[in-house]
Amino acid sequence: MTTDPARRLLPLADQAAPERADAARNRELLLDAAAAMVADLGADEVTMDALAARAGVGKGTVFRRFGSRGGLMAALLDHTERAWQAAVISGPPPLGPGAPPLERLLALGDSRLRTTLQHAALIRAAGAEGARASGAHSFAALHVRHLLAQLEVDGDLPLLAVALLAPLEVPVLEQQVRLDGLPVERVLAGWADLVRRVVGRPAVTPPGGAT
Amino acid sequence: MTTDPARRLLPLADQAAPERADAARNRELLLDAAAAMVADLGADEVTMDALAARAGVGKGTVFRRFGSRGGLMAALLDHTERAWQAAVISGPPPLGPGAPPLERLLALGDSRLRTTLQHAALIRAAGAEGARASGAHSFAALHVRHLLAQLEVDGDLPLLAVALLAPLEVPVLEQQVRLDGLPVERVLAGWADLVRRVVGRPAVTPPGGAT
DNA sequence: GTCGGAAACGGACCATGGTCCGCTTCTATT
DNA sequence: AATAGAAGCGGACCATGGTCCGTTTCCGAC
Repeated sequence: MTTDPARRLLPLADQAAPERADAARNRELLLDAAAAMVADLGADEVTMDALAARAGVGKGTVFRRFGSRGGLMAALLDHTERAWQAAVISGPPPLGPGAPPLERLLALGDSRLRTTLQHAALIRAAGAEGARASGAHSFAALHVRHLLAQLEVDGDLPLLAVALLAPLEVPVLEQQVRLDGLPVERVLAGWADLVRRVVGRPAVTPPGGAT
Repeated sequence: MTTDPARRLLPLADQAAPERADAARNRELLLDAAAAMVADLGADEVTMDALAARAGVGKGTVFRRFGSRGGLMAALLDHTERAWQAAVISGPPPLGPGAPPLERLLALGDSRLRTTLQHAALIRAAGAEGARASGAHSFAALHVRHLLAQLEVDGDLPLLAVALLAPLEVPVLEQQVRLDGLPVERVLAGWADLVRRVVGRPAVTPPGGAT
């Protein structure tokens, strides 16, 4: 293939867009169908065969696109996750920038807890390919770490961030809320308490003058 | 042999022991075979068919005994878990009774972290039927809660206990140690730091070190 | 010992996730 | 427009977890 050098440079700048038209169309088809089926039946009831049939493609195509069932679920989660990240990065306070760090951190926990619980079935179905594999979890950890730094917490921040996020993972939350029947509010209050202990500000907000 | 009425009452008091001889034998057979196969091939490579064949029983028997693959793995974990519980309840300090609460708590974390990592594959394979379903997880939580009480920590102790245990769960640990390549010692130190913050007894932080 | 019923057994059978490979469709090039 | 080669497609095929049910085995009662 004798190719114009310019053509070869473009992809370097443009990067990672080589997807054929039919492939893109099928992805849309599959994603839409999958979302609909999840909404209808719940994530657990969605089989790859049924999805392929409903989207009008072959089963092989489904796996080609998403690699595995987990990958498909992760892809579905992707929308939600992006939205969440956007809310954290540039949404309104207190989740977004503008509020004091501790408030942001508490808002982050609240938001994370609720969305996690909301999409628990999907997240569980996504398994390893899910939040952890994608940037999802690491983004949250990074952000918590950032907030901890702003709060002038010292110690091993990456670990501390993960430790704060760990009780907000699906298995823990489902155990507490669905099995033990604890009210969400209580779990959330418990988490806020944990955060305050870690941050070292037992009570209310510090006197004005921070940052 | 004889029609002693007491025999009929016994099960009520004795409770939950009616297992036929062949059933018991097959359970042993299966458990042994499973342990051997896990040791040989790793938990992920053990299929229910192969296990049944190796134990010389029918596949149906395997499922009758253990309910599911996860149940089988949980059964294998059971030994380890019992041993751990025994060590906590009546083993030597600092894990067992005799040491001051904070030391016990730190020892518990250490021990838990290492055993969890050691049996990670099995635990993962056990899934929902695993630690969480059996008394395993709840025992640990209960004990942590107990230690926190001894330390006169106040707050929502059940939640705090779970929050402390959460970063020691398999997915978190595997991410940190296996994927991120953090040394176990560091993770452990991070956990100890977390504990001290929660307990409210700040570490003897070396001024030039992590501070 | 033998009998009756309950419990356990075993393996054929099913459902579903995942792979494979020959065929089709797209797209860059001329 | 024609073409060649890559990318994608589809569905038969495989592996494995899990179920079902007719048959066998155990055990307490006579």
